[in-house]
Amino acid sequence: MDRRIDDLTARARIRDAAIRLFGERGIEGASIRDIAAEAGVSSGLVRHHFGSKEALRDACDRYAKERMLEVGEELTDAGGVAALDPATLHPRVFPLQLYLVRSMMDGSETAAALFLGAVDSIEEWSTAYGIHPTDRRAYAAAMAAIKLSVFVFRDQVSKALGEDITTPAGYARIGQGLMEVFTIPLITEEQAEQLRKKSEEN
Amino acid sequence: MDRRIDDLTARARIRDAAIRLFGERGIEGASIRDIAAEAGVSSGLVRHHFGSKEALRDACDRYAKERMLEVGEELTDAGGVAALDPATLHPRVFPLQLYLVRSMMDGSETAAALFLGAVDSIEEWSTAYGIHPTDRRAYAAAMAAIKLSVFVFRDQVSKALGEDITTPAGYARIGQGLMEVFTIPLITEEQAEQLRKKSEEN
DNA sequence: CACTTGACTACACGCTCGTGTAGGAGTTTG
DNA sequence: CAAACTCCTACACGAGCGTGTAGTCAAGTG
Repeated sequence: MDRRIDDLTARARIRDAAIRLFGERGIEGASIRDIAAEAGVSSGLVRHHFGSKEALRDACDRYAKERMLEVGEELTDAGGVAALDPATLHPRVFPLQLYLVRSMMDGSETAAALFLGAVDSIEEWSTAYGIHPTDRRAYAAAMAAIKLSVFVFRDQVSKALGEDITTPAGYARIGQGLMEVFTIPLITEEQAEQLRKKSEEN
Repeated sequence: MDRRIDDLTARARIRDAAIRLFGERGIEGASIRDIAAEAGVSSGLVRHHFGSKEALRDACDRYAKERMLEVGEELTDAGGVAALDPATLHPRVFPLQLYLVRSMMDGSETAAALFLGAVDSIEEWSTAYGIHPTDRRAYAAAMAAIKLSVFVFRDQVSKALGEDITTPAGYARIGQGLMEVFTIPLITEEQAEQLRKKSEEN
């Protein structure tokens, strides 16, 4: 899109640096001065282009959302269950996911809307797929949270695996672990029913 | 333990206030002055009792870890799969979980050790339970991350459910949603095998 | 009584933050 | 040519932060 010969405009570089640093350190943890230094410009230019830190975050939110929805369309075009294959989730979406999760935890409306959208589509998908949970909404919400969990705990998961999950190989590995959580039934329907009844007693 | 007639010592009140505010707003988001105000003391007293913000966090880490391990023993004593029942996870551990997750994301060694311990015990448990994932370590790491995910996204999940999951009722609901993720096999073993092969091609 | 000790407060420090302002350099436009 | 506009930098301001210091007050101890 905006890609020039081999470099980006200063505005795009600031936005990319912001997404990277916000995603790594959190919104509070990354200062405008840090972002400016990362992008190789003065801190005043950040303000010139985006007005304020909050406005910069909004711009990052919109950009990340746009890109993620693009990828989402690519994946649904590629067809159904294959979307769960970690190898098809290109490493290029990792910084975006990381940023959106951080922004969401920081109270972003845009990111929260993305989460709700994900819950909605999981709900619809599970219906079409022929799954019948007791509480479909709760099921969908749990699934949505689960999909993001590895991004939040990437340091801990990487340490547990002895392998950096920000690399394609590591991400594929934890992605497969996630897949098997969805594949292997942990308890039988009868046991689940028992637990359900027991919790209703209280 | 330290419980007096109806109040706590100033030190305990500071520690409880820190766990609450750190958990709600994150470590950076809660200042020593905020914590002091929440505990009803001067900011100097926080320093007097704990020395520094980092030391205060360490004290909170150790305290929360201790309490969580206590609860963990209670649950394993109560027996196996019942530990997954949300109704047995008392609301009193919610603030502790919230705090530990925040502290973990902020790079706490103690909290990270708790995560690794969780992965280890899930790994052992899955072996004893007769589950055979392709990559047991990755499976266990994914499970550990999943268990914590609803704490991270509690605001988003609450919004999606239209129900506050910090309440026992709401927590039971999302807990059941999580349980059904573990119960309903999403894809067959054959499909999983196909995906596995496809990702190995790249 | 004099002295010490621990809980506690008030206040000031240096730092970093987001933000505001003034202005320079290069291009476009009348 | 000059005015205007955009991109960009340098620098200062006030606020909030963690931290340091000095001192008050009450309880215990010889």
